[in-house]
Amino acid sequence: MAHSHSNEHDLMDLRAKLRGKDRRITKPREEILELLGKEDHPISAKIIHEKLEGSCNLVTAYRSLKMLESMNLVKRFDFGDNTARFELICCNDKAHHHHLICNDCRTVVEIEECFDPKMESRIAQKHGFRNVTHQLEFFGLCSSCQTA
Amino acid sequence: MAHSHSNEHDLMDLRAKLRGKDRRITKPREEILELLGKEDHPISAKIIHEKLEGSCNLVTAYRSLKMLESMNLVKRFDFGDNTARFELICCNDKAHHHHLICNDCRTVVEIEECFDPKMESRIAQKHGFRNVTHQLEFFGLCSSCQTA
DNA sequence: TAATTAATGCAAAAGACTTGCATTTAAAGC
DNA sequence: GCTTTAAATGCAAGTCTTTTGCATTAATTA
Ligand SMILES: [Mn+2]
Ligand SMILES: [Mn+2]
Ligand SMILES: [Zn+2]
Ligand SMILES: [Zn+2]
Repeated sequence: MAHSHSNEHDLMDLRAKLRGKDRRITKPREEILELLGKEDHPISAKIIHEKLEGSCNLVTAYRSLKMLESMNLVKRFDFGDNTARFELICCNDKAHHHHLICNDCRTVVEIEECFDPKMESRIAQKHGFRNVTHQLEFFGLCSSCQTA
Repeated sequence: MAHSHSNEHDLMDLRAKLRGKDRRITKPREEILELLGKEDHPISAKIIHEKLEGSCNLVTAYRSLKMLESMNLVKRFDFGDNTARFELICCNDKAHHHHLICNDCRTVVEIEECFDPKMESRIAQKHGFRNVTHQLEFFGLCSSCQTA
Protein backbone atom coordinates (compact mmCIF):
# COMPACT_ATOMS: atom_id res chain seq x y z
CA MET A 1 0.00 0.00 0.00
CA ALA A 2 2.99 2.32 -0.16
CA HIS A 3 2.20 3.88 3.17
CA SER A 4 3.04 7.53 3.21
CA HIS A 5 4.63 7.05 6.59
CA SER A 6 2.30 8.72 9.00
CA ASN A 7 3.44 12.14 10.06
CA GLU A 8 2.99 14.30 13.13
CA HIS A 9 -0.39 15.37 11.83
CA ASP A 10 -1.65 11.79 11.85
CA LEU A 11 -0.43 11.14 15.35
CA MET A 12 -2.14 14.29 16.58
CA ASP A 13 -5.36 12.94 15.12
CA LEU A 14 -4.90 9.69 16.96
CA ARG A 15 -4.16 11.43 20.23
CA ALA A 16 -7.35 13.43 19.82
CA LYS A 17 -9.35 10.27 19.28
CA LEU A 18 -7.88 8.76 22.42
CA ARG A 19 -8.59 11.83 24.52
CA GLY A 20 -12.18 11.88 23.35
CA LYS A 21 -12.78 8.43 24.78
CA ASP A 22 -11.47 8.81 28.31
CA ARG A 23 -8.31 7.04 27.36
CA ARG A 24 -4.87 8.11 28.35
CA ILE A 25 -1.99 8.93 26.11
CA THR A 26 0.78 6.89 27.58
CA LYS A 27 4.38 6.43 26.56
CA PRO A 28 3.87 2.84 25.34
CA ARG A 29 0.84 3.82 23.27
CA GLU A 30 2.59 6.74 21.67
CA GLU A 31 5.55 4.59 20.86
CA ILE A 32 3.39 1.84 19.34
CA LEU A 33 1.57 4.34 17.16
CA GLU A 34 4.80 5.99 16.12
CA LEU A 35 6.37 2.65 15.28
CA LEU A 36 3.34 1.47 13.33
CA GLY A 37 3.43 4.75 11.45
CA LYS A 38 6.88 3.88 10.16
CA GLU A 39 6.12 0.33 9.09
CA ASP A 40 5.23 -0.68 5.56
CA HIS A 41 3.57 -3.97 6.48
CA PRO A 42 1.61 -5.42 9.39
CA ILE A 43 3.74 -6.38 12.39
CA SER A 44 3.10 -8.61 15.39
CA ALA A 45 2.91 -7.72 19.07
CA LYS A 46 6.16 -9.56 19.62
CA ILE A 47 7.97 -7.53 16.96
CA ILE A 48 6.56 -4.33 18.39
CA HIS A 49 7.80 -5.30 21.83
CA GLU A 50 11.23 -6.15 20.45
CA LYS A 51 11.58 -2.98 18.42
CA LEU A 52 10.42 -0.83 21.31
CA GLU A 53 13.14 -2.41 23.43
CA GLY A 54 12.26 -1.80 27.05
CA SER A 55 9.72 0.96 26.59
CA CYS A 56 6.77 -1.35 26.02
CA ASN A 57 6.10 -4.61 27.80
CA LEU A 58 4.81 -7.47 25.65
CA VAL A 59 1.57 -7.67 27.63
CA THR A 60 1.10 -3.94 27.20
CA ALA A 61 1.61 -4.35 23.47
CA TYR A 62 -1.18 -6.95 23.33
CA ARG A 63 -3.48 -4.83 25.45
CA SER A 64 -2.78 -1.64 23.54
CA LEU A 65 -3.25 -3.26 20.17
CA LYS A 66 -6.58 -4.69 21.22
CA MET A 67 -7.69 -1.28 22.41
CA LEU A 68 -6.42 0.49 19.31
CA GLU A 69 -8.23 -2.08 17.19
CA SER A 70 -11.48 -1.50 19.05
CA MET A 71 -11.07 2.21 18.37
CA ASN A 72 -10.43 1.60 14.68
CA LEU A 73 -6.98 3.08 14.81
CA VAL A 74 -5.34 -0.20 13.94
CA LYS A 75 -6.30 -3.14 11.72
CA ARG A 76 -5.57 -6.78 12.46
CA PHE A 77 -4.38 -9.15 9.75
CA ASP A 78 -3.98 -12.87 9.71
CA PHE A 79 -1.32 -14.46 7.54
CA GLY A 80 -2.17 -17.99 8.63
CA ASP A 81 0.73 -18.58 11.00
CA ASN A 82 -1.03 -18.21 14.36
CA THR A 83 0.28 -14.70 14.75
CA ALA A 84 -1.83 -11.57 14.56
CA ARG A 85 -0.24 -8.67 12.72
CA PHE A 86 -1.29 -5.03 12.94
CA GLU A 87 -1.22 -1.99 10.73
CA LEU A 88 -2.00 1.61 11.49
CA ILE A 89 -5.19 2.85 9.86
CA CYS A 90 -3.96 6.13 8.41
CA CYS A 91 -6.34 8.82 7.34
CA ASN A 92 -4.50 9.37 4.08
CA ASP A 93 -4.11 5.72 3.25
CA LYS A 94 -6.75 3.45 1.88
CA ALA A 95 -7.81 1.63 5.02
CA HIS A 96 -9.15 -1.38 3.21
CA HIS A 97 -6.49 -3.43 1.48
CA HIS A 98 -4.92 -6.85 1.21
CA HIS A 99 -1.56 -8.60 1.03
CA LEU A 100 0.39 -11.04 -1.08
CA ILE A 101 2.66 -13.26 0.99
CA CYS A 102 5.46 -15.54 -0.16
CA ASN A 103 4.90 -19.03 1.19
CA ASP A 104 8.61 -19.56 1.34
CA CYS A 105 10.41 -16.41 2.53
CA ARG A 106 7.32 -14.68 3.94
CA THR A 107 7.92 -11.50 1.99
CA VAL A 108 4.84 -9.27 2.06
CA VAL A 109 3.48 -7.13 -0.78
CA GLU A 110 0.73 -4.59 -0.18
CA ILE A 111 -2.24 -5.07 -2.52
CA GLU A 112 -4.64 -2.21 -3.16
CA GLU A 113 -6.83 -4.07 -5.58
CA CYS A 114 -10.07 -5.63 -4.40
CA PHE A 115 -13.08 -7.28 -5.96
CA ASP A 116 -16.34 -5.53 -6.81
CA PRO A 117 -18.09 -4.57 -3.55
CA LYS A 118 -21.35 -5.71 -5.13
CA MET A 119 -20.27 -9.28 -4.57
CA GLU A 120 -20.13 -8.65 -0.86
CA SER A 121 -23.54 -6.99 -0.64
CA ARG A 122 -25.02 -9.76 -2.77
CA ILE A 123 -23.68 -12.36 -0.38
CA ALA A 124 -24.85 -10.40 2.65
CA GLN A 125 -28.35 -10.00 1.27
CA LYS A 126 -28.65 -13.58 0.10
CA HIS A 127 -27.98 -14.88 3.61
CA GLY A 128 -29.60 -12.13 5.62
CA PHE A 129 -26.36 -10.85 7.09
CA ARG A 130 -25.56 -7.23 7.94
CA ASN A 131 -22.29 -5.32 8.35
CA VAL A 132 -20.44 -7.78 6.19
CA THR A 133 -16.72 -7.33 5.72
CA HIS A 134 -14.04 -9.65 4.48
CA GLN A 135 -10.51 -10.83 5.05
CA LEU A 136 -8.59 -11.57 1.87
CA GLU A 137 -4.93 -12.48 1.57
CA PHE A 138 -3.01 -13.90 -1.36
CA PHE A 139 -0.28 -16.50 -1.04
CA GLY A 140 2.29 -17.67 -3.57
CA LEU A 141 5.96 -17.96 -4.43
CA CYS A 142 7.90 -14.73 -4.91
CA SER A 143 10.35 -14.42 -7.78
CA SER A 144 13.43 -15.07 -5.62
CA CYS A 145 11.92 -18.19 -4.11
CA GLN A 146 10.88 -19.61 -7.48
CA THR A 147 14.48 -20.09 -8.58
CA ALA A 148 15.79 -21.49 -5.31
CA MET B 1 -21.35 -25.32 -0.23
CA ALA B 2 -24.07 -27.88 0.37
CA HIS B 3 -21.63 -30.73 0.61
CA SER B 4 -23.01 -33.88 -0.89
CA HIS B 5 -21.76 -35.85 2.08
CA SER B 6 -18.91 -37.94 0.80
CA ASN B 7 -19.84 -41.52 0.14
CA GLU B 8 -18.03 -44.84 0.09
CA HIS B 9 -16.77 -44.06 -3.38
CA ASP B 10 -15.01 -40.94 -2.19
CA LEU B 11 -13.34 -42.71 0.67
CA MET B 12 -12.08 -45.42 -1.66
CA ASP B 13 -10.47 -42.68 -3.72
CA LEU B 14 -8.81 -41.26 -0.67
CA ARG B 15 -7.52 -44.66 0.40
CA ALA B 16 -6.04 -45.13 -3.06
CA LYS B 17 -4.24 -41.80 -2.82
CA LEU B 18 -2.78 -42.78 0.54
CA ARG B 19 -1.60 -46.17 -0.67
CA GLY B 20 0.13 -44.57 -3.64
CA LYS B 21 2.33 -42.51 -1.36
CA ASP B 22 3.67 -45.13 1.02
CA ARG B 23 1.25 -44.03 3.66
CA ARG B 24 -0.75 -46.35 5.81
CA ILE B 25 -4.47 -46.53 6.13
CA THR B 26 -4.97 -46.47 9.86
CA LYS B 27 -8.05 -46.50 12.00
CA PRO B 28 -7.67 -42.86 13.14
CA ARG B 29 -7.16 -41.66 9.55
CA GLU B 30 -10.16 -43.52 8.26
CA GLU B 31 -12.28 -42.16 11.07
CA ILE B 32 -11.10 -38.59 10.48
CA LEU B 33 -11.89 -38.84 6.78
CA GLU B 34 -15.25 -40.41 7.45
CA LEU B 35 -16.12 -37.74 10.00
CA LEU B 36 -15.01 -34.90 7.72
CA GLY B 37 -17.12 -36.46 4.99
CA LYS B 38 -20.20 -35.96 7.12
CA GLU B 39 -19.53 -32.38 8.12
CA ASP B 40 -21.03 -29.37 6.39
CA HIS B 41 -18.45 -26.88 7.63
CA PRO B 42 -14.78 -26.86 8.58
CA ILE B 43 -14.04 -28.32 12.01
CA SER B 44 -11.05 -28.07 14.33
CA ALA B 45 -8.65 -30.77 15.49
CA LYS B 46 -10.15 -30.52 18.96
CA ILE B 47 -13.68 -31.11 17.70
CA ILE B 48 -12.48 -34.05 15.63
CA HIS B 49 -10.82 -35.54 18.67
CA GLU B 50 -13.94 -35.02 20.75
CA LYS B 51 -16.32 -36.46 18.18
CA LEU B 52 -14.09 -39.46 17.60
CA GLU B 53 -14.20 -40.13 21.33
CA GLY B 54 -11.28 -42.37 22.17
CA SER B 55 -10.49 -43.62 18.69
CA CYS B 56 -8.23 -40.71 17.78
CA ASN B 57 -5.79 -38.98 20.05
CA LEU B 58 -5.64 -35.18 19.79
CA VAL B 59 -1.98 -35.26 18.74
CA THR B 60 -2.83 -37.82 16.09
CA ALA B 61 -5.60 -35.56 14.84
CA TYR B 62 -3.13 -32.70 14.42
CA ARG B 63 -0.59 -34.92 12.72
CA SER B 64 -3.13 -36.56 10.42
CA LEU B 65 -4.67 -33.28 9.40
CA LYS B 66 -1.28 -31.85 8.53
CA MET B 67 -0.51 -34.91 6.45
CA LEU B 68 -3.91 -34.91 4.74
CA GLU B 69 -3.45 -31.22 3.98
CA SER B 70 -0.04 -31.84 2.42
CA MET B 71 -1.67 -34.49 0.23
CA ASN B 72 -4.45 -32.13 -0.80
CA LEU B 73 -7.15 -34.28 0.71
CA VAL B 74 -8.10 -31.65 3.24
CA LYS B 75 -8.18 -27.86 3.21
CA ARG B 76 -7.31 -25.59 6.12
CA PHE B 77 -9.40 -22.53 6.94
CA ASP B 78 -8.82 -19.71 9.33
CA PHE B 79 -11.79 -17.94 10.90
CA GLY B 80 -9.66 -15.53 12.89
CA ASP B 81 -10.00 -17.16 16.31
CA ASN B 82 -6.59 -18.86 16.61
CA THR B 83 -8.05 -22.19 15.65
CA ALA B 84 -7.43 -23.97 12.39
CA ARG B 85 -10.46 -25.66 10.85
CA PHE B 86 -10.44 -28.36 8.19
CA GLU B 87 -12.69 -29.54 5.41
CA LEU B 88 -12.51 -32.59 3.22
CA ILE B 89 -11.67 -31.83 -0.39
CA CYS B 90 -14.27 -33.92 -2.15
CA CYS B 91 -14.00 -34.83 -5.78
CA ASN B 92 -17.64 -33.99 -6.43
CA ASP B 93 -17.59 -30.74 -4.50
CA LYS B 94 -16.09 -27.51 -5.67
CA ALA B 95 -12.81 -27.57 -3.80
CA HIS B 96 -12.34 -23.83 -3.86
CA HIS B 97 -14.86 -21.92 -1.81
CA HIS B 98 -15.29 -19.47 1.04
CA HIS B 99 -17.34 -18.85 4.17
CA LEU B 100 -19.51 -16.25 5.78
CA ILE B 101 -19.21 -16.24 9.56
CA CYS B 102 -21.39 -14.51 12.13
CA ASN B 103 -19.22 -12.37 14.41
CA ASP B 104 -21.65 -12.99 17.24
CA CYS B 105 -22.89 -16.59 17.21
CA ARG B 106 -20.19 -17.95 14.91
CA THR B 107 -22.69 -19.53 12.54
CA VAL B 108 -21.00 -20.54 9.28
CA VAL B 109 -22.46 -20.28 5.77
CA GLU B 110 -20.75 -21.92 2.82
CA ILE B 111 -20.10 -19.48 -0.02
CA GLU B 112 -19.55 -20.75 -3.54
CA GLU B 113 -19.17 -17.36 -5.15
CA CYS B 114 -15.70 -15.98 -5.82
CA PHE B 115 -14.21 -13.04 -7.65
CA ASP B 116 -12.90 -13.12 -11.21
CA PRO B 117 -9.76 -15.28 -11.30
CA LYS B 118 -8.22 -12.70 -13.59
CA MET B 119 -7.70 -10.47 -10.59
CA GLU B 120 -5.51 -13.10 -9.04
CA SER B 121 -3.38 -13.69 -12.13
CA ARG B 122 -3.04 -9.94 -12.61
CA ILE B 123 -1.73 -9.58 -9.05
CA ALA B 124 0.59 -12.56 -9.46
CA GLN B 125 2.05 -11.23 -12.68
CA LYS B 126 2.39 -7.67 -11.44
CA HIS B 127 4.58 -8.80 -8.53
CA GLY B 128 6.36 -11.71 -10.16
CA PHE B 129 4.71 -14.35 -8.01
CA ARG B 130 3.79 -17.88 -9.11
CA ASN B 131 1.26 -20.42 -7.81
CA VAL B 132 -0.84 -17.70 -6.26
CA THR B 133 -3.91 -18.71 -4.28
CA HIS B 134 -6.03 -16.83 -1.80
CA GLN B 135 -7.85 -17.11 1.48
CA LEU B 136 -11.11 -15.20 1.60
CA GLU B 137 -13.65 -15.24 4.40
CA PHE B 138 -16.59 -12.96 5.03
CA PHE B 139 -17.68 -11.80 8.45
CA GLY B 140 -20.88 -10.12 9.57
CA LEU B 141 -23.98 -10.34 11.72
CA CYS B 142 -26.46 -13.09 10.93
CA SER B 143 -30.18 -12.34 10.95
CA SER B 144 -30.76 -13.84 14.43
CA CYS B 145 -27.94 -11.84 15.94
CA GLN B 146 -29.09 -8.57 14.40
CA THR B 147 -32.25 -8.49 16.49
CA ALA B 148 -30.65 -9.59 19.76
C1' DT C 1 4.32 -65.58 10.66
C1' DA C 2 8.14 -62.55 10.97
C1' DA C 3 10.36 -58.30 9.67
C1' DT C 4 10.15 -53.48 8.76
C1' DT C 5 9.06 -49.01 9.59
C1' DA C 6 5.15 -45.74 9.62
C1' DA C 7 1.90 -44.15 12.86
C1' DT C 8 0.23 -43.73 17.50
C1' DG C 9 -0.14 -42.06 22.28
C1' DC C 10 1.64 -40.12 26.27
C1' DA C 11 4.16 -36.50 28.46
C1' DA C 12 6.30 -32.50 27.97
C1' DA C 13 7.26 -28.31 25.53
C1' DA C 14 6.59 -24.38 22.63
C1' DG C 15 4.29 -20.26 21.31
C1' DA C 16 0.58 -16.78 21.18
C1' DC C 17 -2.27 -14.58 23.94
C1' DT C 18 -4.85 -13.50 28.45
C1' DT C 19 -5.71 -12.52 33.36
C1' DG C 20 -4.97 -11.20 38.39
C1' DC C 21 -3.07 -8.07 41.13
C1' DA C 22 -0.03 -4.81 43.11
C1' DT C 23 2.30 -0.62 41.48
C1' DT C 24 2.81 3.29 38.55
C1' DT C 25 1.25 7.28 36.25
C1' DA C 26 -1.80 10.35 33.29
C1' DA C 27 -4.86 13.86 33.82
C1' DA C 28 -8.47 16.42 36.32
C1' DG C 29 -9.44 19.29 40.37
C1' DC C 30 -7.90 22.14 43.77
C1' DG D 1 2.48 22.72 41.79
C1' DC D 2 0.15 19.25 44.80
C1' DT D 3 -3.43 15.90 45.57
C1' DT D 4 -6.65 12.73 44.03
C1' DT D 5 -8.37 8.82 41.40
C1' DA D 6 -8.95 5.72 38.08
C1' DA D 7 -6.71 4.01 33.96
C1' DA D 8 -2.63 1.72 32.36
C1' DT D 9 1.47 -0.88 33.27
C1' DG D 10 4.47 -4.85 34.43
C1' DC D 11 5.27 -9.08 36.43
C1' DA D 12 3.90 -13.78 37.27
C1' DA D 13 1.08 -17.14 36.26
C1' DG D 14 -2.42 -19.16 33.44
C1' DT D 15 -4.98 -20.66 29.15
C1' DC D 16 -5.25 -22.52 24.73
C1' DT D 17 -3.63 -24.33 20.37
C1' DT D 18 -0.17 -26.73 18.22
C1' DT D 19 4.37 -29.23 18.17
C1' DT D 20 8.05 -32.54 19.49
C1' DG D 21 10.60 -36.60 21.69
C1' DC D 22 10.38 -41.15 22.44
C1' DA D 23 8.88 -45.63 23.53
C1' DT D 24 5.14 -48.63 21.92
C1' DT D 25 1.83 -50.35 18.55
C1' DA D 26 0.28 -51.88 14.31
C1' DA D 27 -0.13 -51.71 8.95
C1' DT D 28 2.14 -53.59 5.19
C1' DT D 29 5.26 -56.74 2.65
C1' DA D 30 7.86 -60.74 2.10
MN1 LIG E 1 -0.96 -3.57 4.60
MN1 LIG F 1 -16.61 -24.96 3.48
ZN1 LIG G 1 9.80 -15.60 -1.23
ZN1 LIG H 1 -25.18 -14.94 14.50
